[in-house]
Amino acid sequence: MTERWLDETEMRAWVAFLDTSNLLLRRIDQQLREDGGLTQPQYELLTRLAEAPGQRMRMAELALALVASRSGLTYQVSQLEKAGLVRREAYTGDDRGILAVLTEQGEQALHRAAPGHLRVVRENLIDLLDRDQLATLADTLSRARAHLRATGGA
Amino acid sequence: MTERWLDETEMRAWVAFLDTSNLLLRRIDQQLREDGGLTQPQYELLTRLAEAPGQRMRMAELALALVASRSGLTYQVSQLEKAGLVRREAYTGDDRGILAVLTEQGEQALHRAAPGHLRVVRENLIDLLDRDQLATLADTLSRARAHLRATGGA
DNA sequence: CGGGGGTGGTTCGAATTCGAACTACACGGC
DNA sequence: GCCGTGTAGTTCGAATTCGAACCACCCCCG
Repeated sequence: MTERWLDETEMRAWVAFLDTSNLLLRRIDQQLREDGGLTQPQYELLTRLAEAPGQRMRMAELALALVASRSGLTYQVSQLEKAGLVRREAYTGDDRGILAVLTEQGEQALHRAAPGHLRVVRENLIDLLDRDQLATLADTLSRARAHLRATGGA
Repeated sequence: MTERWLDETEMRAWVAFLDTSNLLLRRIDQQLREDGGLTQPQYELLTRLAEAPGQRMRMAELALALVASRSGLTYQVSQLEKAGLVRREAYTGDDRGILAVLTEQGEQALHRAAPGHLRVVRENLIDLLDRDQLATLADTLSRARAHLRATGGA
């Protein structure tokens, strides 16, 4: 496999993936900024916290989930802390650990931004597909994610 | 549709898309940096030029294709020009126009970087899917892209 | 208990990106 | 021909991101 090019279908899939990813992330970011003063990375961060037990996560764990560097996460959490949407808390049991905690205000901000965000995701991706296509998309990309995660720290 | 949340499958598809996109772009960037001194955005830029007739494109057109801002493109083209991989050329017929042209060196850089890049794309996405899944992925994401492009300048 | 290697988080400087403002040129109507 | 509106590309300052260096702390092994 040391030199195989991509055939017609493979190329179409890959380029479509790349373009859609670029376009959709940009569109989401635009919408969030206009609509609630959040950026796409910030929205994703808040979402992960909201889904976590106790609405809190270790910094390192959060960085991993967001596919961001530790230093990048430090910056964003600081921004969100200034805005009052996130709070830092000591982690009991390891004095090095810091928990990022979603505040009441953060939850509200998420609640305000969610409908518009969802609308964009639906209009430009989800609602364009039927159930079979949706299931295939979920399966295939979950497999890709698993592979990427598994070979990440190798 | 003013408040519909995502069901199980929809959520799985969307989160997998987001994660895979983040992970894959990061992995590609790592590989390209180690392997040839290019970044992922630079590789994509050179690829678009290589595929264009005459290996050249108008700046505005290129920015649109890459889903980047015009100022961002100015920066990257300048970087690549310093490195000798791209050259700027006047556009005959509109004195405002500038063409970005792939140089011989740029073509060689692309040629050197391509095998490693392809390997990453295959290992983490393409080769994980069978022909049907691949075709579905291409179809669905092409449709999403078309929708995003169509509603872009609305 | 006392290092030594490893992990968690931050700080720092460099690179990249964006949008707004700006300059130069194009095009249509008067 | 000349002006007003619009487009192409660049410049500028601000925001975001990364990796490397750093400090504090954890855990294991002798």
